[in-house]
Amino acid sequence: MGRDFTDVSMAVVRRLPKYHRYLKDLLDKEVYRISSRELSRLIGFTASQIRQDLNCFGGFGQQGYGYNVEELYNEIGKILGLNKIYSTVIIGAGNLGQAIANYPHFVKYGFKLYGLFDSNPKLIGMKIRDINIYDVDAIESFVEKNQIEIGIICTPKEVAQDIADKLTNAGVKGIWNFAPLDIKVPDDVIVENVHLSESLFILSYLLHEKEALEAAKRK
Amino acid sequence: MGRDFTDVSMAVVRRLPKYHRYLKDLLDKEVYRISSRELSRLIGFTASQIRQDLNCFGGFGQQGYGYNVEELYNEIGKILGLNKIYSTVIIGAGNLGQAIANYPHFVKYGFKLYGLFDSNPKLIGMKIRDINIYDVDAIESFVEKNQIEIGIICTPKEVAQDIADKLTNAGVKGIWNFAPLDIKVPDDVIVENVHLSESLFILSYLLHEKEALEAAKRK
DNA sequence: TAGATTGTTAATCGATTAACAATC
DNA sequence: TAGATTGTTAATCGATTAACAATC
Repeated sequence: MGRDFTDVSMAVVRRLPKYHRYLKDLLDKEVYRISSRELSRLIGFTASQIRQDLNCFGGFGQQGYGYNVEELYNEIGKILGLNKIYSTVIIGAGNLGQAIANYPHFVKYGFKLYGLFDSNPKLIGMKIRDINIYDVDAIESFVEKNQIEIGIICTPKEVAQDIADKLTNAGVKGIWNFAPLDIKVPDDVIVENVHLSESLFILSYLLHEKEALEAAKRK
Repeated sequence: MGRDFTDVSMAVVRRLPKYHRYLKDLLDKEVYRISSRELSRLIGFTASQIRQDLNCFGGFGQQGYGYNVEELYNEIGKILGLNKIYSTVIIGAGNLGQAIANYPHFVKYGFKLYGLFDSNPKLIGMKIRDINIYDVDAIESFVEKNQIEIGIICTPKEVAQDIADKLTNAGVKGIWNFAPLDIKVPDDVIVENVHLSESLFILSYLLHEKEALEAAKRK
């Protein structure tokens, strides 16, 4: 059980969550059947790409009919590993750490938060959604004892690599990193980055470019 | 002035912030000169790709020498529009909105925050870094009066499209969207999304896939 | 000058799109 | 059965990598 999709390209994988989201929206609207053509109109990928993408994981559709929305939603959820529960900790209990702890999607899709960690004495001992904020020095023993699988780094840049080292030493399998740097980890640990500033800079680039274009046109 | 880079592919553009970040690190370490080969080793792109990317915007290097780190850093900053000041507002003054308001990179690279907006009476009237939290009903007039260019959406999914409509009606040129949906805006407005759950789901996928692979190997 | 390294063209690789036979 | 739409192969497009002449 659990097929091996190692041959699927990351380009395809990065589109999966979007399919999952749109299928959920359709279900909420009580749409139970959809063709690649209709889905294409909603989601903005070509119908051809949608069929190619889905076929990487199996034949979920039916000729002449299309796709069963509920089935496809559930299958993609399984492929994404959302049927499992992952044990997590958040390091850095400031605004960002708290935002994630309270993020509805985070709670809803099987990510169980066991604790938050911070170095600020004012935060240590507090609770977020009934979950304790512990002293950051306790990370390693806590992760080992509770068999934490995912560490979420919401600390400043300066301490992020040190935290990553502690997390991987203690046995986490994956890191969700919000600090603006590329952390180094052993080969068997998976890192997924959210680089907020990169996203912001791209917005800045596009705005700046558009202005330049309009200025050029005005002449 | 301000050259036209419309022919540059988004694949290249999305790498620019990473160059910018690594060049900053080099400058901080007082490295003033670097070849594409050395940069390749640090950043993980091929040397060939680095030279191709940079040449989309001009010949910043010098044969036999490499690139001047400071010059290249400044040039990429300009290309990204970081030499300008953008006027911004944040809608949704919860943890996420506050996290962004306090994000060092945000403040440092020319994004000036004029106000936060929320519907929660407990938050309205408070201040974050000396910046007021206003009633969300005041958005449109505030954006018009202060000529706000960027709106940052940190609200729940349910109200995000409505907020986006108000922002674009009032004249913002770009939206940085953190709500987990694809908002619809007029053609001339630029949207950059940060879909946290998509990032998290990809981490989940990769962990799940790795487990399946290891389980298969054990047999 | 000799060595190093860019800028740039050409070759390769991978991802997207088009087309259509299979089939519900 | 006829119509619709998938699954899948083949064609196209774009992005990455390799190679090397230009030149500092």
